[in-house]
Amino acid sequence: MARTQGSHSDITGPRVREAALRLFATHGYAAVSMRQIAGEVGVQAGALYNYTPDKQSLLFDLMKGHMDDLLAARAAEPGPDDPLAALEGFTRFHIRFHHDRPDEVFISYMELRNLSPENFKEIEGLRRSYEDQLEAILRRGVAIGAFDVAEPKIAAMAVIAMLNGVNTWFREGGRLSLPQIEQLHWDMVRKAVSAPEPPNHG
Amino acid sequence: MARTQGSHSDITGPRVREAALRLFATHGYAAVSMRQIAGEVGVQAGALYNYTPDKQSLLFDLMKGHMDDLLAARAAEPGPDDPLAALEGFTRFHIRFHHDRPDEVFISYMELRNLSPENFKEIEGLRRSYEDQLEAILRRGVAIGAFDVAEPKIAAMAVIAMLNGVNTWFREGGRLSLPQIEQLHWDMVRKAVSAPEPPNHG
DNA sequence: CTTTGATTTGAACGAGTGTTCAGATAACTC
DNA sequence: GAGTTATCTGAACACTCGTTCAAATCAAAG
Repeated sequence: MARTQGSHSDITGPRVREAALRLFATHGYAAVSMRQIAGEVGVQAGALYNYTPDKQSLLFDLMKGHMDDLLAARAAEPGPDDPLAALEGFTRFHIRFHHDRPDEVFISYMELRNLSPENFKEIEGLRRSYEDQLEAILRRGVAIGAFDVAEPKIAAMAVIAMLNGVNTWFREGGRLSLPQIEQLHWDMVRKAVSAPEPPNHG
Repeated sequence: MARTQGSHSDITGPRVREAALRLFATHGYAAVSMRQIAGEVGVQAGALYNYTPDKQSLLFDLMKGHMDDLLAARAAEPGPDDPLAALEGFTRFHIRFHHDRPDEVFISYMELRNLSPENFKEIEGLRRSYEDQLEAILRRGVAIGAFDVAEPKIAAMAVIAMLNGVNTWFREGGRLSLPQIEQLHWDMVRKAVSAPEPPNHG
């Protein structure tokens, strides 16, 4: 058995995924050909099929990997008992994590319709379980009176939508830094879900 | 000059745009062929070129039409002096308008990268001018002390992102109606940008 | 050096791409 | 009816598509 160590596949495999990620994010899954990906890596199109059974799997693996990374990174975060602290942790984590991998985030949202039905179901399940974590935080906050949220599910979707927005327009090197953006968004999220301060009647 | 009234182009033209809109929204611009569009309309592919110079223009015209509709509908809305009332008007208008045309909204966001540079610049300009209207409302509110917003531009982007989120998950016939969604989002937007009630010190 | 087998090439497959255009069709005016 | 012309067909053009596979290549093992 030759070529078990130092095999080219250790190098080519990741490069195929990197090229596919970058090209899919830039031009879209349907607009990118296997020959383009191969050209980026420096091989012929046929060689790609040592690393993926087909183009669809290439897309799915990228999205699946991203969702797994997201859930693993989230699980590694501290989960404070206090709902307000937990919500702050979620908000800051979400902005930072997504900012660090714009291409993965982009294709995981934009290319959902190019997944086969089974693949779509799997990715949607992972996404749902992430959203559920935020919803659970909101429900705990409502239970102890820290939050004033009539519909925790809708509020969770609204908060995630707001935070996802950062990725669509924020670019490093502008007037505001990411920590500043993070703080501004945390201010808005906190206010949006918080119970009004009990008025001080002398 | 024959065929000036009752011409087929009065029928086929709109049908081409409708088919293109629906197919682009469902499968994506790059994944839809001119032959698919033609098949939907019931003509051969060549006939489409009586109604559009090329595929790119078909996409651009749909997006341009959508942005023009958006700005015209917005301009037709009342613009109250009171920033809080103006913000409520903007919020409710945005949710309703976008809910009524999910396909147009979807392609106007998803297919930006398939526009030629000049076309992209034009659409972006229109989008910017819409966002600027919200930012202006926020600035007026800050000026009179009705809002507590450190960065009106960032807050405007955050609010629009939150409201856009509705289109990605809301479906008629669920547990909550659109007016309820509208109300819940207005509650969150109002709280997110509002100055805290001045505490009542006896 | 020879053997081994992982890796890659390069050509081929059948199908589909956007676009053009001469010619057929059919709805209108006179 | 004849004449006009907007509209549409159907074929063609020159490519590109995802995928397959026999043959070539080449690094490591013996």
